[in-house]
Amino acid sequence: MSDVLHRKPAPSPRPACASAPPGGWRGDLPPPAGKAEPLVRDEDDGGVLDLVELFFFAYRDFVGDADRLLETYGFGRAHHRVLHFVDRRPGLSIAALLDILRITKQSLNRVLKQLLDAGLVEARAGAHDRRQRLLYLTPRGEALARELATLQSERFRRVLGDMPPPARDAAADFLFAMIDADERARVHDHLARARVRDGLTDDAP
Amino acid sequence: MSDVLHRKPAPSPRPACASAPPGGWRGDLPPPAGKAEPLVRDEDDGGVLDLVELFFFAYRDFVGDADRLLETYGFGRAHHRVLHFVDRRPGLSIAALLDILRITKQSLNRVLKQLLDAGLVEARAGAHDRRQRLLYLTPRGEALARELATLQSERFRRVLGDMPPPARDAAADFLFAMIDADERARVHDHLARARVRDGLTDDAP
DNA sequence: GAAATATGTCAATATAGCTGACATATAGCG
DNA sequence: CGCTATATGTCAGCTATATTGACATATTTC
Repeated sequence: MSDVLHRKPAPSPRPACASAPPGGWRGDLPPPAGKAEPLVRDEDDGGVLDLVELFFFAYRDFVGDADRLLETYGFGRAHHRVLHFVDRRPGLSIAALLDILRITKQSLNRVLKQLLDAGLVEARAGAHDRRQRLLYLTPRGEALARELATLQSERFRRVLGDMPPPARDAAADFLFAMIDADERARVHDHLARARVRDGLTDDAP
Repeated sequence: MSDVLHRKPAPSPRPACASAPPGGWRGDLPPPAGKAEPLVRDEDDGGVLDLVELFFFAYRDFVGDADRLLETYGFGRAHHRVLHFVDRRPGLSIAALLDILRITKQSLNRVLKQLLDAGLVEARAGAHDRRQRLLYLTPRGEALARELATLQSERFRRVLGDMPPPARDAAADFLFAMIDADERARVHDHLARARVRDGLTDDAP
């Protein structure tokens, strides 16, 4: 079994605990009700539930880095997402962004207006279709987007030990498989469009 | 490189797109400003940024399942988290739960009160320390918690092909490593306490 | 008995999302 | 050309989740 799940708390049986009284998270457990004994309650859900929780904690910390930085700018997660995706795909249309974020245009507009006002994002009318407002980051927007991206990229780099291709692939495959089956094609498409910008095409390596 | 990232859109180059006009997410790209040429803008951030986005999409869909079910009960994510952690560690104290969730007691109380009123959660005074209110799920609470857990467990099972130990371990190790270093001991401790309930101890396999 | 702890509660505020309704500009088509 | 569809913006109001700060109560601990 995995080290994560079975290694005893190691040298320091009691983790250094910042805000709580000695003892990590507080104890509990003594079964109270008139219940028989729910040991081994549900088949083998236990092991998989660990993964469920690890995913929860991992994501919380993953976005936490960026959250802290954004706070200093007076922005939130919603702003981050816009910055991120416009950075990844400059010239993104409003509709495309809404498709990615899966929020309503009203929700997007509040956030987007703040970013436009702050001079981090620019909107230009589309060349072919002048109804469209295509989004681009300003230099200042790019700076912030890159700072945020660096924070999150570094976490991945640390975890996958500077990313030997096999490790990177395994993580990518795992995360990709966690996406809804009927969403994967769209995500794939999105990544392809983003990759083009970085000069990493299938055809031209 | 990973299939996820490099395989061409396969048989159907254009994914079936539900709510958007033909073409998956809309196109964009033609660089507009007087910028020189930002091709290959930042070192090799591209590949890692894919992971960042995959994590975002994966988590979104991961919680989406539960969100939809909760809606039918008139509850939200906050309720889910309480149900989940109380299910995992019956007899959890308020302070312990706050430590896990990292929210304020005021936030918790709104949600918790609704769950108590709905008869999904019960609070009993602690045996040793009667100031504590130890939390337990009622049978109905357990039923909902298990229904939610099943949804999310099944996604993991699907992804890791019914979990051969090595695959499960790899995923667990990856997710665990994504957690803040100074949080890992606490998470480890939490998992240990949760596992005890399932009768899966280090000493007694 | 005093101080610390565990918890609850009132009030105000912020963020991020939602629905519904309506306005405007442009594209595309017959 | 005019009609219709599309892309977007906007007003108004509502919800869920979180925050801070202040204060109340019960119980434990020293």
